[in-house]
Amino acid sequence: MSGTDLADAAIEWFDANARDLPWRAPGTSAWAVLVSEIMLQQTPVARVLPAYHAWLTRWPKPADLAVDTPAEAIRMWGRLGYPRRAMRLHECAVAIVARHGGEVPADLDALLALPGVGAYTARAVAAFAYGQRQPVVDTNVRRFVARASRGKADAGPTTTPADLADAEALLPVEPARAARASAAFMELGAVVCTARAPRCTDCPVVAICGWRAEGRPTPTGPTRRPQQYAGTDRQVRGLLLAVLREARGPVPGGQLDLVWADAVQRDRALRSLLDDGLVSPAGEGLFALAGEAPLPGGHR
DNA sequence: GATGCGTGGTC
DNA sequence: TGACCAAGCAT
Repeated sequence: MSGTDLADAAIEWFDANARDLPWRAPGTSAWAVLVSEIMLQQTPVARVLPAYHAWLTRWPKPADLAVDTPAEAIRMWGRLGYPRRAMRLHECAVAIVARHGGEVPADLDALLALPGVGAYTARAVAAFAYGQRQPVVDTNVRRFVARASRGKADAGPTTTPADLADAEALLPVEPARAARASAAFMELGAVVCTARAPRCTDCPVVAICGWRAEGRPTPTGPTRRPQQYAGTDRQVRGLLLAVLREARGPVPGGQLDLVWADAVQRDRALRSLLDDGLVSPAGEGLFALAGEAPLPGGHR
């Protein structure tokens, strides 16, 4: 079996079964692709959709966001989670204006140099926005390739250079078709070759699937311990940021004190938000989202 | 390489 | 019902 057999079958299936997602529409700008990819990092599609539309309506181009405040970006992020991504996206907009004339760069290294853009996101933009032949490897592709191509039960916990090489080996030569293959692999991993209950009866590559041939072995190695949330600093950060997000301007520290009883943990969480640059001191014991413009006439 | 980083949905 | 999950990145 050759790698392109997998790609050909995946693309044929994708052409007939792909979800109609807005960032896949022909003519979608590279900026819109970048926004979608950042939002989709660890956040489900269903929750991204409304935020994606709202974000691009307000900031259709990087330059539109670059002249607005980080605070507005954090506020517009809403409850997508991991709000550092909002700040990084704002930093991206500033960098794109400063370094690339307001156009999202097509060069992989230039993309990788943008804040919050890593191996996955950079290649996703290069492939999906610019039609380049790049291995686009996220958790779905890793799982699909590990199973279908290598017959393994699952992919490893983190993306390795070997994962990129494995994925690239499956890509058709022609760049636009390679990009489509990557989208097809992602889609298959997301909706058919899922982590928990793979729907092999609906899979277009079942006949040539290594995992199927091996009898669908179950994962054996150690799994990553599921992340705790309740009672963690993360939860406290979320509560603090929610107050600042919903306020119009700077908030007295005393108001933040109400969200969590443990002062030690609360202070640690607030300090980490300050360290991350998500929150700024606003004088007189006030705190605000980063770059928040002071209210006209002061805070009283 | 292991951790920290949000939030809400699912079974 | 609470463990587990959902298109990663930075450190």
